[in-house]
Amino acid sequence: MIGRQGRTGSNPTIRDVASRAGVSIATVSRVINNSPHKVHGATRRRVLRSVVRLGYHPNAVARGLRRGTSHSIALIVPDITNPFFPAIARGVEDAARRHGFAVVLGNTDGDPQRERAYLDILRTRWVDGVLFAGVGGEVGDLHELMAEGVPAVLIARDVGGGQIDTVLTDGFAGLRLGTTHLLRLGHRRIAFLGGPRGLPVARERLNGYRRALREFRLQPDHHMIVSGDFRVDGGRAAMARLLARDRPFTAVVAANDLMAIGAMEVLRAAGRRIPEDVAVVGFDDIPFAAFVDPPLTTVAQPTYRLGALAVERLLALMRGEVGGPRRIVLQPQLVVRRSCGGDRPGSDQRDR
Amino acid sequence: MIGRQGRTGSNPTIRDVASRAGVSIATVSRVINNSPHKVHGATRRRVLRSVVRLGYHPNAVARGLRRGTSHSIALIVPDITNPFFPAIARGVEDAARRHGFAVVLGNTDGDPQRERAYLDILRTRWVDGVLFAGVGGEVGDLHELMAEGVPAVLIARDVGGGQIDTVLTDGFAGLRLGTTHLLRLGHRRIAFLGGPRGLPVARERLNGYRRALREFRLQPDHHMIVSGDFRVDGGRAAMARLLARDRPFTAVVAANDLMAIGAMEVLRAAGRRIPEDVAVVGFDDIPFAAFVDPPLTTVAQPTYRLGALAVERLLALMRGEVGGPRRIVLQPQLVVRRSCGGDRPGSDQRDR
DNA sequence: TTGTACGCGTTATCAG
DNA sequence: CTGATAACGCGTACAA
Repeated sequence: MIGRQGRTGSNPTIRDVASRAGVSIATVSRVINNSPHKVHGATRRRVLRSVVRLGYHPNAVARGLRRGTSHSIALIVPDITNPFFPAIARGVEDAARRHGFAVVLGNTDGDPQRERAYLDILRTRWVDGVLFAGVGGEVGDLHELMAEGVPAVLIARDVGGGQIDTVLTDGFAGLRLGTTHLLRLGHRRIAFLGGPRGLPVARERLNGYRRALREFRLQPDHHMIVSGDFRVDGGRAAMARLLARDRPFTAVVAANDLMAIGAMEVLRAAGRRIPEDVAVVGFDDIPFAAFVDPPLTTVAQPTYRLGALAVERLLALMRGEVGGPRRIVLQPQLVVRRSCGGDRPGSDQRDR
Repeated sequence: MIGRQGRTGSNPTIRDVASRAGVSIATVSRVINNSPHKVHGATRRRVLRSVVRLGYHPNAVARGLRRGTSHSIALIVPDITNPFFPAIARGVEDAARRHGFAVVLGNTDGDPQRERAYLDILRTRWVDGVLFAGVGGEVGDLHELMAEGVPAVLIARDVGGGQIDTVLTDGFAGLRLGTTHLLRLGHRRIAFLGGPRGLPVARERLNGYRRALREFRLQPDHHMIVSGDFRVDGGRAAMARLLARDRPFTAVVAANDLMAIGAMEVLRAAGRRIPEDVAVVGFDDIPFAAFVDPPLTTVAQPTYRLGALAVERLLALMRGEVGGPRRIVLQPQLVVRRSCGGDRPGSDQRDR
């Protein structure tokens, strides 16, 4: 506890302020909270003076005990090291601070046990609400939390059911956008690197890809669709399998950036130049995608806003505003990184 | 406050547990804290039973008020979005959780005002200690904190004076290592992209570069030394200036990865191939460096350990162990990314 | 071995 | 308008 063990002595308390100002602690409390209760102007000034004199800061812990609110929220992510999450964390922290809330960070590695451990900590009243970013399929505990009336919001993760407030990016629109981009450039044989089969978000993205093709009167060819695990390794493996199938393609759209990066690696190793021979488009907004060479065209998620909006929604929930939208869907945006010559059409419409 | 506004009613308190077990709250307290105070086995079991029955979790806020410790620490970073910090944050969080501490995250953007605002929040007893990662030159507030007896540790930032506990990587050794690597490969004309002039860490790294040269009986040529700002843009600008000077060089060592990335961009734009024409070595361990193409050879900081060690030191400080080392210096390591042909000698010792 | 009662620093309620 | 005072939930001397 800051200042507690300082040899300067404990922080001044409301009592110190009161006695120094020659008033009761009740009056001091009213002043520092500018309560609606009327306080004489002169008295108020006297109080404020001794507040600054003593460098008084109300003790948040005591206040929390009394008011039943700690003015802090938790942000639970699988792994802050995963480049997708820092931007979310930043959005969350900025918004929270604007409202005077502190943010407690937790990493779960997607481990349900770790997740549960966190929930227990939170239950002991550390925080007023919880934000779960990219939490795994395990929603049992979440529902438990909801049942207890804990305000919670999911970020960038769809668990369906509509029971829990969620803020996410439209994955369907995103992949439709990316695929359409390639189609407009003239590509006709476009492969798809998808996420894990069962996952709702993966399914949704696949559907976006399919829709784009159909809008161009093309039949999705299931031989050109492989699934991975949303990670670089998965991208490598998926691309390797795709190449093994020996189906010609002039472009690839990946369900996320990390897979796109892995795929590009394998493509280059196989002697195919990017983007001259194969154009690649990813999904997600992870900052380092900008540094990848050749530049990766990406459908960017408004990651920062995702975090900020989640906080707004969470605060609304905490205020008891149950009326709001339970589901906020943001639109992604196509980002063609440094158009240094690349990404141009498969020169001509080769096949077809 | 979790559970407070739940319609399920408030969380059970120590009183509920006590009455259900037919004992006093003191006994319950002793059991759940397994205090040295003797408690009859049977009584203990009865208490524990009602604890699980009621799903009791001690209220951390009340406990904090009583004990004078919140069991949480703050991690203040300039910007969690900067890829250098997530790994630190992860190390911090893991270590903290192992000890039952929560981590409160804060971004300052290096703005002294924001920094000060945080300190005020912390002063209100949110946290038991503070970790400052990469904080700017402004140390005034820090000393103020120290004076108040707040446990604080600096991560990856040297403010000198030895007044504040610090955990950092040996930048001198790092750049000496990277430069020596190039020298061993046969390079003799090695340029240096440094950090901001005044900064202690920048100076230190420059000295490492110089030392390596001298150890090879080479005079550092100040025409080959340019300074930037530790960011990608700075790397671009610095490299542009270097090229303008028209001094031949076969290798570049950058004071950090971001600058190295910017430099490589400009080099390629200037038609120089990497690493065939110019070898590049960076300093820092930011994950995406691994994805840069061509692969960037790097002197890696043990970022995760930096965070973990800082927590250990902080906890020691909180326990009042003033005796420990005030300055922990970790050694960096040379990481030659995927040796895909590159990074080889300037073929022969061209000049000299 | 167990229980009673006080205080941690605030806020809120009720008298004055 | 101001001031006592009772909680908030817990840990711990002190008493039994």
